[in-house]
Amino acid sequence: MRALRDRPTALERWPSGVREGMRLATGPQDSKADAFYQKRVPKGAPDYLETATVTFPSGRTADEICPTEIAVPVWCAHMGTITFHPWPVRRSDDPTSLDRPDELRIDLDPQPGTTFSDAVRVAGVARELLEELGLRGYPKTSGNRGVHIYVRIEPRWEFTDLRHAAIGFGRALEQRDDQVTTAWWKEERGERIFVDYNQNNRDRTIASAYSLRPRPGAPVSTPLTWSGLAEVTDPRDLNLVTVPERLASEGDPWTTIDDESFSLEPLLELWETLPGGELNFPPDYPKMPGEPPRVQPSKKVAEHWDDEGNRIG
DNA sequence: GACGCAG
DNA sequence: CTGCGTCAACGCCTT
DNA sequence: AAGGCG
Repeated sequence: MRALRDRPTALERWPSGVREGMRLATGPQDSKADAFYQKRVPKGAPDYLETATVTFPSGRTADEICPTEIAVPVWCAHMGTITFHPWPVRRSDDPTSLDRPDELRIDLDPQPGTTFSDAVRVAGVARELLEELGLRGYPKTSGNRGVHIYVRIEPRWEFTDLRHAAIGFGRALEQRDDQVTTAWWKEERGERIFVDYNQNNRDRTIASAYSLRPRPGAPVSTPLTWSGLAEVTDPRDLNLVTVPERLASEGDPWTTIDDESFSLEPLLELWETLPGGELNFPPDYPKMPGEPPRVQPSKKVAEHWDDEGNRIG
């Protein structure tokens, strides 16, 4: 509930279990898959289940599950839910709350040739940078090889601002540590840790804290203290069995995440200051009515821009 | 996993 | 009542 | 319509 309460949440359902060779649907019409994302509330939902109507970048809407009590995720589990995907917003009396994120999510994704340990080291650098900016971040394992850092923010900014903040932070981190990349195109990333700032777009979610992942051994996206993170050698050791034991015996390191919330301004300042950020792809969306067509720096064109965003040739 | 429909 | 088919995500962009 | 990105 610490991760899901009042948050519009999509489900990742594996109703026939998780076994070798099973596949997650790549799209809504992928009939041969064994698992699928579910955004809209399914028929037959219990009456205690609350929902929130979220708006996608296209302007379409969907009624999503919005857990308010533990029975809701339990029911989802009965439906074969393995992983929960909450939005970075919380339903409240404020009618704008679904458009005002309360959570900045820093997604550190090890690229081929790098490891979880590399991500942990970069996470430490990210922590230092956050501290210098007056922000407190809470780390967790992704459940795979990555690390996620969450920053609780005041719900005063739009998704576009959230994304800009993430780009600003990513570029600052990239500038500070040459094992970090924010390159959108895979072939430009190198053997580095990819800061996936696009996870802060509207309609983009990350596997929640405490969620199982559909992988051998049932690894868990595990909340940790910073010192706890540094001691993890293999994130697969944090699993269905060990994590509940840890949380029971040592307590939950995320209990204080709601005690304070921060301004996005320091990060927006980075976005405005650091060059090249506005050239990153994809651009902000949704495209507003009347907005001129977008010019993507195509892969070919993109190679003509250097790290500072200056045109080459 | 659950629903709707044909049998 | 049983069996079977069907359904269960989103979207931006370029080629 | 398919491919690239998550």
